[in-house]
Amino acid sequence: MSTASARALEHPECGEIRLEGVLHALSDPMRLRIVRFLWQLEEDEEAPCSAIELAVTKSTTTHHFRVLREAGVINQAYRGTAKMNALRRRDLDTLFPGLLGAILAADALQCERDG
Amino acid sequence: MSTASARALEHPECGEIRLEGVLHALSDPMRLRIVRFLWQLEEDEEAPCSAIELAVTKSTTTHHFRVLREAGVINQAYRGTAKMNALRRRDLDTLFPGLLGAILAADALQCERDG
DNA sequence: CAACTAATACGATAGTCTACGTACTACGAC
DNA sequence: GTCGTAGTACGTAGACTATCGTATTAGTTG
Repeated sequence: MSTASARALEHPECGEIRLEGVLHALSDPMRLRIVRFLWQLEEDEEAPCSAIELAVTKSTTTHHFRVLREAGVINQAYRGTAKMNALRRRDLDTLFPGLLGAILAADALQCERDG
Repeated sequence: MSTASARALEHPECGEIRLEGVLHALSDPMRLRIVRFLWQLEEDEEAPCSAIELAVTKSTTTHHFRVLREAGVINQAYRGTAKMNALRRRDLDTLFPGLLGAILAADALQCERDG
């Protein structure tokens, strides 16, 4: 069997993405931070899990990335030894126009206030 | 002691409302439904808990309304034997401009798709 | 006061969530 | 093949969640 297919990752199709799931995925500070990081990258730009500093262990990090992927918020793919992550901007903006932007704008405002 | 003050309800001040908390409150289908209902009322219009049909017991309903109130999403006040609920539109729109609208627009789209 | 209604409080339960540590796998470089 | 790096799997502990049923409180109406 091919090594690539053995490491395939399950992603929800657009039709399977639920608003409640997206909101739940984004309702955790750590995951919101991950999304904030990915958001400020260029469209379609990817980052490995290790690019974001989170004050938790690797297994916890894996967990949060998985929650985001299963909610349909991010896309994950193996690239050699790394696992690259990217926001599913186009999918989300098609399903829920303006939603991600509004949430991240709100997040930016809150971060400012928190100083 | 006065009967009115004995039935006072705790609400977070604007400065205490957290984006994560709001998103979490809205990440439950039942609570999203409550907010959808309140959203289509006039500005500042109130509705009793019983105005919204939820397929759960009263105590569960109480729980969900409380989660919304504690997250800062709704305002609750006693009016005689009823407890009236209203969206905190102005507060939320000041804190997070456009957020509530974007989420409810997304919800409306999803409801349409679900048929 | 008694009866009725709207909603809360309490206590229980089953399930989920976050976090951890340890052991493991996949890949690339040597 | 061996080593290092990146990330997964698994099991677990502790906190929180959703739900229920029952008992209770506050207010209205008779």
